[in-house]
Amino acid sequence: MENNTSERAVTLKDLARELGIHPSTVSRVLHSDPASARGAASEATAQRIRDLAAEVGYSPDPQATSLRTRRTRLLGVVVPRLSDLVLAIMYEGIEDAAARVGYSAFVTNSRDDEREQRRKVEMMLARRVDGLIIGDSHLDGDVLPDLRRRAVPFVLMNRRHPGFPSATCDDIRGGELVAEHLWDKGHQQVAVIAGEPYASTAVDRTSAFVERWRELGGDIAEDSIVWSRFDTQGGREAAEKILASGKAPTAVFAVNDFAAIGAMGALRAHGLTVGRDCAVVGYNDTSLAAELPIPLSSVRSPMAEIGRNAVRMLQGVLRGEDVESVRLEPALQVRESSA
Amino acid sequence: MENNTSERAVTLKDLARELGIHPSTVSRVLHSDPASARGAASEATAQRIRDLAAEVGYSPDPQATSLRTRRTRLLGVVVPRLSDLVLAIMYEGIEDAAARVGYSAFVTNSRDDEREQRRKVEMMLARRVDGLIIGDSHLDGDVLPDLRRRAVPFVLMNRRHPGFPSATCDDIRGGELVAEHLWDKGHQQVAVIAGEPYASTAVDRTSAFVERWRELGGDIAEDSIVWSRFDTQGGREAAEKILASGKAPTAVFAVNDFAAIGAMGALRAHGLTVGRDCAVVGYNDTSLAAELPIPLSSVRSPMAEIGRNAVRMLQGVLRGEDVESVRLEPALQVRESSA
DNA sequence: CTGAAAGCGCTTACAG
DNA sequence: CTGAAAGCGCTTACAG
Repeated sequence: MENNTSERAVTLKDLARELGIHPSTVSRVLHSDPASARGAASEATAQRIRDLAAEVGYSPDPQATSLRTRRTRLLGVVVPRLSDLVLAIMYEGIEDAAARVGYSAFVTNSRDDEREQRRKVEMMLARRVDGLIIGDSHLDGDVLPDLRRRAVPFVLMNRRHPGFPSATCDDIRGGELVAEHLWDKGHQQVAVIAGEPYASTAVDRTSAFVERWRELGGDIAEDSIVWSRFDTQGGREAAEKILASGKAPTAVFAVNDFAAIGAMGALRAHGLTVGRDCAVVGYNDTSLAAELPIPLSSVRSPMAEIGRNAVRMLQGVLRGEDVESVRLEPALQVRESSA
Repeated sequence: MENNTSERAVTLKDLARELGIHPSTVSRVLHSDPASARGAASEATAQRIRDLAAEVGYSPDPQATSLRTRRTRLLGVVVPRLSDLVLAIMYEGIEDAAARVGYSAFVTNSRDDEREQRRKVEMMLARRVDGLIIGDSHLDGDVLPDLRRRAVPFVLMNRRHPGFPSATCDDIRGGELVAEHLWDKGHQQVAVIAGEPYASTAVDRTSAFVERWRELGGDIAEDSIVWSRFDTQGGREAAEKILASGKAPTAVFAVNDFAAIGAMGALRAHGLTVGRDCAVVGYNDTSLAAELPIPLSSVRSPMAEIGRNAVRMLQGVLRGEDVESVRLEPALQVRESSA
């Protein structure tokens, strides 16, 4: 298993010379699919080849292989930021699923900036990835149509976009679950920390919440819906805005756990006790939620599974199939913050 | 700027044919360093080449280039997990710095598992990265000596290891800062949530805290030092253990912000108010710390800068230089949790 | 079952 | 200043 990366790596030619056979034979035995490898050499020869390869730690040069086969077995992944736990976990799912099918994942941050998105996509393409997983799509962006026009194989993840295949959580259902829960608890005055308006996650969760809330007979003013950044500071600022507007809500739905934590901070700063004076519900059920001083109710979304789905779908696209979007089911975890 | 990735990409040969010159001339003009590119062609020819390349969106095939030059301009990065915010931010620094010097970063999670670490390192090497940044080194591991023996270019990040160059925060100083702060505040009964004993970050912060505490005249029992996971749940469990031991501490130092948050939860569950009944100090000053309901005191470590330093150091190693470890200065941020 | 050859897209001495 | 050739390490029809 010794791999002498130190100096020149062992090549197919080295193996062939050592065994006194032709490199093409070595290649066939080592790298064909099992079916064609079967007839590629006598069992005796094949065994000698495999033994030597294992002994010297032969590892094929991926650059040479790619140059010849026109495929890199590289998946490009573009996310807003890996420092957003949600994307980091999705990426773990991707890495995992990709490895299982012999691909490597290659990830980059776009900071949700349009220019940076384009730049990073071009960078991935310049590296000749076989396909892309886009985790940062903007509802108002024009990157996607452009990619389709250029016939680049890709799927969306995390955020959806009409007309393109995506692996997401069913954010509509998620928003509804929260509306139903807060309605059942008897709340009347609710507010939403809505996230970024360019992200389908934010828009779907928010609009589904509002729609369901009104269906149930509830009332919610437009100025109780505050768009915000997804992070803690964004949640705090949004909550401050809500509290400053006069009528204090009895419940706040933040479309992201980190924004919810920021909201909890703002509420406390105003002398309100979360759970008693004001309910708070977050989204994603990140590992933090259950462990907070006041445990946070949150909508669980299967993040790693969403990443795995994206890989599966992209495989389909690479095989030329028509793939359908997959929306995974969310589930509400009720905890002290809204019990 | 149109990049027709859709079908066969434009090659050097295509450009040469179009211009009626030899591919080698095109190559020299487009890809040599400025110095040798100067004498590579007449200014007129060079300009025609550059114009056409820009017009058709020529982008050199990195696989072909790598095969020829024996360099991929790829940096492999191994981290315990990107879902640890600390590593995610360091990675942002890496990506940034790498792009600036024409490299791409390639990251993978090892989950702090020795077998997985080896597997991931081998995967990176099989992809022929030019060098490695190791963010998950274990004090008791044997991966590093093996890499050195094989002459693989690498540097450590986040965690140090005697005898290998690393880019870290000065965790010794960080631990001391916390000891001095809590001593100044008049605390007598302190406990440490120490993190994983295989990580230098945990060991350095903890031992420096304890040492400085004793220097100042303080007393701390061995069973007030509890090793733990770095995450919120680990912090909660460790705090429970500390509280169960009888003598309630008046201050807790957790070597990680997430562990600190878990500890805050446990304290609250025991009816203690953080900041009033028991001080808590974390480490890294992640963006969450200042925004928590009870803002958390924390030692700020320059995470992105650590990542950038790792890239800079690895560049040095790749140039064959002897590089020195870099320890960046931490700074304590005092907030309500220990004010 | 195995060999020989061509070629993927580059770069880089070597000529002239 | 420019061209022609060789070769990086593979794979894959084509023969036999």
